[in-house]
Parts: sequence; structure tokens; C-alpha cells
Amino acid sequence: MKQRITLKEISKRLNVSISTVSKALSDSPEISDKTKEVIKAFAKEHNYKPNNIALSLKNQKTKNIGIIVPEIVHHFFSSIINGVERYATGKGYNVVVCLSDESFEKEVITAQMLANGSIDGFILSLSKGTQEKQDFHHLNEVINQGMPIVMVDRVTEHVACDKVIIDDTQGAYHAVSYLIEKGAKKIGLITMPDYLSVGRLRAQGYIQALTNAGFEVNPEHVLKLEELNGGQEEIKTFIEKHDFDAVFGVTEYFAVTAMKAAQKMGKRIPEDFSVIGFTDGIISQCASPALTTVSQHGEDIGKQAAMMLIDRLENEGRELKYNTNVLKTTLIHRESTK
Amino acid sequence: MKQRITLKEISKRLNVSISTVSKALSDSPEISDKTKEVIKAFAKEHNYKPNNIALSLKNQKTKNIGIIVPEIVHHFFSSIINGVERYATGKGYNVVVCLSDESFEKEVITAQMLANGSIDGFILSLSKGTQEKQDFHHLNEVINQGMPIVMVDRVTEHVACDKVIIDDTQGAYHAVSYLIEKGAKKIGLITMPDYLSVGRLRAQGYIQALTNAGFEVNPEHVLKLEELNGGQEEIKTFIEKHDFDAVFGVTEYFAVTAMKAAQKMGKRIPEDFSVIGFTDGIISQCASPALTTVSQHGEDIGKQAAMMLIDRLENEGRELKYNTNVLKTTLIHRESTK
DNA sequence: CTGAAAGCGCTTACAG
DNA sequence: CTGAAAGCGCTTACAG
Repeated sequence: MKQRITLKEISKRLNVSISTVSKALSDSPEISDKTKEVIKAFAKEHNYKPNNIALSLKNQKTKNIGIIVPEIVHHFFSSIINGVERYATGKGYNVVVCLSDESFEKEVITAQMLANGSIDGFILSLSKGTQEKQDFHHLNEVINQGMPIVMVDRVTEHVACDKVIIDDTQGAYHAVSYLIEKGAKKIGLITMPDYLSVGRLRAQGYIQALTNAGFEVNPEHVLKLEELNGGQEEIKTFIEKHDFDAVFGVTEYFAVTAMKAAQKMGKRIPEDFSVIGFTDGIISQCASPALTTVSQHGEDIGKQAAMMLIDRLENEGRELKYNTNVLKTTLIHRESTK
Repeated sequence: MKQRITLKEISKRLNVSISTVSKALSDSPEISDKTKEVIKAFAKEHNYKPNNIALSLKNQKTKNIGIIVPEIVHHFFSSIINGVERYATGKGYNVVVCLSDESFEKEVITAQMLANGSIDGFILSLSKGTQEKQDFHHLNEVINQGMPIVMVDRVTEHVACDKVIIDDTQGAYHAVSYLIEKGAKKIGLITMPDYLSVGRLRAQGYIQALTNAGFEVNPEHVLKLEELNGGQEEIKTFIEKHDFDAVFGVTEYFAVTAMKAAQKMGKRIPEDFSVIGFTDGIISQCASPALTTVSQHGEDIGKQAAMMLIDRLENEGRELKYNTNVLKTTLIHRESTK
């Protein structure tokens, strides 16, 4: 268990100064070729690697970026992280992944911890708790301390920073319009509570599509679920109670659960009952029949966010204005619609 | 955009030495109560937070751990990361997540980068490329430099370190035995190439179960797939060619793909055709019918690995022996079996 | 009770 | 061409 070798150690062993070693290894023209050669050979032989921590302290930048997501065992969020990781690694940055567990308190603690110098900036998607509480002081504080942040997907207008979102309303609008176009007359909506921005916006798209087609919007046809990974019973009752010929689910989980409920009732998909979900994840692909869904392109979102963050980090001089990048969604046609 | 305040700045503003400020903030008994009070009040007002990087350099430990996984958009691996993150955060550690993309080269680069001082140790699951190449010098090098690593799930005996695995053979054995018990006579196996440890071990379990029941093992009934997220065509052909009454898939993806192929052929699940998969992920839960599967408890694996790593980091004095922690699997009964 | 000094591992402006 | 010094932000053994 030999310790890693340092410049100091090399300088001692080679009887030169630390400065000389440092310069030689960075190939400075100040140093003679002969000295460089000796030093480089020795460094290589002993597998010298500069200590990142020391460099960070010296340079006042860590080349680390953080990302805080509500959960990680989730196709959409892990796709975002994937996009961030890929871009960041390409630019020489490491990614520190943190979870808020949908909790306001944990988000606050995590944001403060990240602000303690171990990273240069971070990306975050608001937790459920924070959106419910509408308290964003922790983020504004961090920004005030000079740390750039980029918000993705679950954002708020109460924090001034770069953002990457998708057009949730439009995505939902297209999906529901498609259902109507294919002949659906009675379309149910399964969504989240209004304080969750994406739920609210997607519900708007549903309403717009119905209105636009001259349908009436019946509040009875809308189910709002608190629990993002549960509510199977409620969905079952909802599907059984109304005689829908189509359902739009605001997550792929909602959609597939609705589809399974309809199947259990003996409905044929898509002849008797069509379904469209949101998020093109593994659930949609593996369901039988496979789900038609609105793809959010999570990896793109992550990539864009990482790009904006790193851009800002590397152009600290010129103050850029904050941007909001709105990405397009795509309707992916599969077997759950006609 | 005010910069974060440092001890130096506080000492200047309060006309005391840096040492005094440092001691006061750590509540040292050396400092008078009055001085402490003043300094603490000032620090609080200006929201002083010690710079983590400086602490890391001073303490020679970063309180960061790394994790390298082949991919992240994957239920099993994201579950492992989840388990690691939870435990590590509780212990005051940050988690740096890196991807190898199943590539040997990327794994080498990533391991070397992580060894450059930004973390205290890391957890890793071997990439496909590394297992194919059977080259582990990068890991042994890192260990030689004094950085502890813990391997999870995809491990090798050529690296001496702590490991957390599941009993793959036994998990597969139980699954296939269950199929036999329920009356299956002709059971297909969909697995990975032998150089992937988990594929090899699970295939062994399949063979043991058949042999134990007095069945003959027919190599024709075994399909080995290189592509972990593909092979739909091969699976379809395989299912169509043989008249299986059950299939055991070594991943949930293989299992669900086999099930869909059987369904398309008009087979009823589980009356005509039973399926069991491996990994209790979202795919298994959302498939229709829901998949019976061998749960690997990914989150537990992550938690155990983080525990072993942090244990080693915090007990550096006494050299602990390397351990291999073998976790039990559980067969989760759902709708794809009788 | 307070402060100057050394040190963690590095870089770089400045002397020689 | 080489090296001593200062500095990044902190802690701590040692003086006073």
C-alpha cells in the first residue's frame, strides 16, 4: 500500500526544486530538455498523477458538477443523468449525483452541501415537496453565492437561472388530439396534483385538445393522483366507472396501469380502448401491447442542461443572460393506439 | 454575485488572526467566550461555510466515493446506485457516479481519473468489455496506490478486494426448479455469453435444476445473446422453433421479450407457457401479465457495498481482510407462472 | 487567551 | 535554466 507520489517527493529524490519538477512536467520552455527528460521519466516510472484536490484549491475550480434529482430508479431521471454524464465527461467534468427523494428538506440540505465548494455548479429538478411548499430560498441563496445552477423539467419562475424544459402542454395536446383523430369520443385523463408543474401543464394540453375538437371537458373524467408510483386501486375504479374508449396518462406508469385495468375488464387494446402515456421509457416499450407515448427525450434534456452549465462555468467573465431552452416532444406510435 | 467568505476575510474584518477565527468556529476551549461569540455571529451573518476542497487537502480525505457502472438507464444498476447514495449520504459522503458504457477503455480511463484524488475509494461493476478482455490491471494498479475498491455483481477473482454478489446459480436453480415443479417439461434458457460471470452462473443453475429433476440438458434449448438490450428477432425465432412450455430468461428483458413472442404465437400465459425472469425491475412489474422473477435486491447490494467501502475508509489503521458478501435472491411469484 | 508558523499538493510571478 | 516565495483555504502544534 504505497502512497501516491507527490512533486515534493520527486524533487527530493531528484535533488531539484519543486518548482522545477512542476514546470518540467507541464513541459514549460523554461526548463532544459535534459532536466525535463529525467524528471518525466522518473514521474512516469513512479506513476505520478497530480493531486486533483490541490489543483482544485489552486485553480478555484473543481471540474465537478452536481445533479440533484427526486429519484434515480426512474427511467426519465436516469436518462437525464445519462445525458449529463456523457456530455460532462467529454468536457472533463465529473458528475456528483444526489437524490432529494422528493423531499423539500433533503433538497435543501443537499443543495447547501453541494454549495460548500466540492463542485462548480449544479443541475436540479425540483422535488415534489419543494413544489408543494413553493419555497425556493435555498436555491436563490446558492445562486447569490455565485454558484450557477440549471433547472430541468420540474422548474419554477421564482428562481432566475438557466432552464431546460419540454413543451408539456403541447405534448399532451398532440397526444389527445391524436386520440380524437382516431375516433375516440370519451377520453379519460390520469394526472398529478396541480402544484406539480408538469402535471398542470399536461392537463392543460388535454383540455385544449378537447376544447379544440368541440368536446366538453368533464371534470369527472379527470383523475388526479398524489402518489406517483401507486394508485392502482384508484385507477382501476376510475376505469371501471366510466366507459372510456381512450385514456391519456400523464406518466407511463399511469398509462400502463390504466391499460392493464382495461384489459382485466376484457377490453381489447386498441380496438375497444386506446392508451397514450408520457415518457418513452422501458415500461412503454415492454408493455403488451407496447404503449404509444409522448417521448420527452430525457437524455437530450440532460445534455442541454450540462451544456448550458459548463458554458456558463467556462465563460464566467461575460455575464450571459439566463435562457430557457424548450425542447420538442415526439409522439411515438406503438400498439396501444389505432 | 458576491464570493463566498473565507476565514482570512473574517479575520481581516474582525481584526483577529486566522487561527483565532478557525478555533472560535470549531468551538475550541482555547478561545474566550466573548471572542467566540463575536466571531460566530459574524460568520453566521455572512453565511460562512468552510471550503470543502481546502478541508480535503488538509485532511487527506475527500468524503467522496465513486461508483462506476456499465450503464445507468437500467433498473438494476440504478437501484444499486440508489442503495449506495442512501447509505453514503447518511454517513456524510457524496457519491460521484461514472459510466463505463460497457467499454473496457472507458472503464480504464474512468478508474484512473477517479484515482486522481477526488474520491477516497470507489465501487464498481465490471463492464462487458473488461470481462471479455479479462484485463484487470487498471483495478489492481489503483488498489496498489492505496485506494480501496469494492466490486459488485459483476466481479472477478483476479482482483483482490471486497465484493458484494448474489448467488446467481442458486437463484436460477430455484427458478427453474419451480418451473419443473409446476409441470414444465421443456424449458428454454435465454442467457448471455459465458464470459459474463452472471450469465455463466445462472446458466449453471438452469443445468443443475434440470439434471436434478432427471431431465436431459439439450444445448439446442439454450440461446446465448451478445446484445443485452436487443436480440428480439433471435428470441422470436428461438421461441417459434421449439415448442417450449416454459422459458427462463437471465434478465427481465429477455424474459419479457420471450413472453411477448409466445403471446404473438397465440399461447396463453401461464396456461400454455410460463416465464421467469431475473431482476425484479419495473419491466417485470408492468408487463402483462406481470412477470414472475428472481429478485436481486439491487438496493441492498448497493447498501452493502457502500457499507464495506466506508468501513474500510474509516478503519484504515487495522488492515481488514477482504470479504465477499453473498446476498440471497428471492423468487417473486406473479402472473407469468402457474 | 491570541497569534505566527508550518503544512496539505500544487502553480506561477519573480529573482538570480 | 533553476529555485525561493507566495498563495489557494484550512487546521493545529507550538510560542508568547
